[in-house]
Amino acid sequence: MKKPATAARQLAPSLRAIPFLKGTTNTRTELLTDRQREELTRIGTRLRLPSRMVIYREDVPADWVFAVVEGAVKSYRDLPSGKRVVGAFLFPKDLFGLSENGKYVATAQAITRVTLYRLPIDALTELLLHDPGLQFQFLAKVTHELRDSQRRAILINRRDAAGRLAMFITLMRENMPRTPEADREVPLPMSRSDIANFLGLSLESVSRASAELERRGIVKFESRHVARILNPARLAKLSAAV
Amino acid sequence: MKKPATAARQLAPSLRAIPFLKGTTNTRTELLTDRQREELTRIGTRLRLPSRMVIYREDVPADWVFAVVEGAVKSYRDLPSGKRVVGAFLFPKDLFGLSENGKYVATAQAITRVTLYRLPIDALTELLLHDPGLQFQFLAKVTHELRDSQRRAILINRRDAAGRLAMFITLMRENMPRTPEADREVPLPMSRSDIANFLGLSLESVSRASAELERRGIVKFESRHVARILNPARLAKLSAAV
DNA sequence: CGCTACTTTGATATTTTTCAATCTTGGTGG
DNA sequence: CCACCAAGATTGAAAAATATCAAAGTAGCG
Repeated sequence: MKKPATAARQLAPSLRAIPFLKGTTNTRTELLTDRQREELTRIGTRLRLPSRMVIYREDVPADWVFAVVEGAVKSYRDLPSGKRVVGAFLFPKDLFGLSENGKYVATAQAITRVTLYRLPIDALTELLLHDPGLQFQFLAKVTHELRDSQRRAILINRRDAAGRLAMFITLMRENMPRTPEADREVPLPMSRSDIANFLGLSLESVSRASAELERRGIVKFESRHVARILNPARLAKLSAAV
Repeated sequence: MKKPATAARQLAPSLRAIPFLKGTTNTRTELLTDRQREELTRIGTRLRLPSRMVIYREDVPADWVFAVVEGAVKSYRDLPSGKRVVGAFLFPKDLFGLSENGKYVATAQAITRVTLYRLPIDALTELLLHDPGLQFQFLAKVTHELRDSQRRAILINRRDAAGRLAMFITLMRENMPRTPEADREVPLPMSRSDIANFLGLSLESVSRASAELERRGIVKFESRHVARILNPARLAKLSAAV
């Protein structure tokens, strides 16, 4: 079996997480081997979707699981009151679309233009049952997301808006592939409103928290979708779980 | 192979969750076959621990995964400020102790006297890699917990204390094995303080919310650890994600 | 270049937190 | 068996923070 070319490999689905077992680093690492990525490529379809496209809606039959290759996705639920709760933002190497009782539990929508891998749930199930090593990596990935979700619960427990936003920026920086030259630039592809719905704050509070972070010289919002970290130490201190 | 006696079966580890795939019911079901439960019994040790016993601490090497057989456990993190965030309450057929980088990410403590199954992580890994069907059920369980965790995020997003508490009671009722005769009695083995740390409220707010629920004739707290639902319809309405 | 969606800013109202004191309850020992 | 003790729970009043309502300001896109 030939090793896929670099270009092809970048377009194949992949998963990234902090593994269960002790490793040398504390960072997220690629979980899949080239072989496993090829297997997934075989059963899946690559899609390119424009910004704002709804990928699936809550409560519809869940026939596919998705892996993000490029771009950003949000997963949310609209409540009867009209409020929207953003449950997660998904970035490259994230998995989404896990179902409950055969139905999606949230709506997924593209924030930017995205490239996805769409995996039919039946074929994926089959594949996982025949490749325990691959399944183990899926287990690691879902476990990682569970911990992330619990971390977010801690985040939301804070009642100071500026602290929550600081924590959010820190989270986003960790999620993004870290490019050395842009180490202090954190892309925030989502809207302020999305951030508010994720943090459990009002849109206005997020705006005021942004102003406060700038006033204190911690972060500068270079544009709506790019935050530059001016003072990493103070950001870390403010982000630290209080 | 002989089928284990009923008594023995009740003491074996088991997992319960809402499966991925479409089923007839929307309720949690036993995921493991008797055969799989026997396999787990073989590698694990059953433990009985008294109330308040710390099962493991945050940041220590994670050598075991635990399954609750009987009783209740809380998982929490203590923050530098002295605040405590309860990440989850665990009940029979729940799994806990999944690690990150070989370390536990929270502290687990018995709320009541508990019976646990302690599974060595190495032997479990080995077993899962050799039994893809069993691993698939673990994947289902972790996925279920991920969804639960996200549901809780929605819960916490509400800012009305009474609504949060109502939602909490509803959650607890769903988690508990439903006994027909005590359908309206919801055991709350944890302290008010634990509930506050789970809901992201102050202890006092939980107390006031309890008083409000009683005043409105929705719930009666028969003792500190038992809530009786007087008006299920109004509880459901109040619990409904606003 | 102008429209539209998104964001910021201001003033008020609502809610929870905080601080403090009191009350209950379950367990212990005389 | 009762009284006492300590941990947990409740209640009250004041302070702090965010939500809400309203209006004005920006920026990106066609």
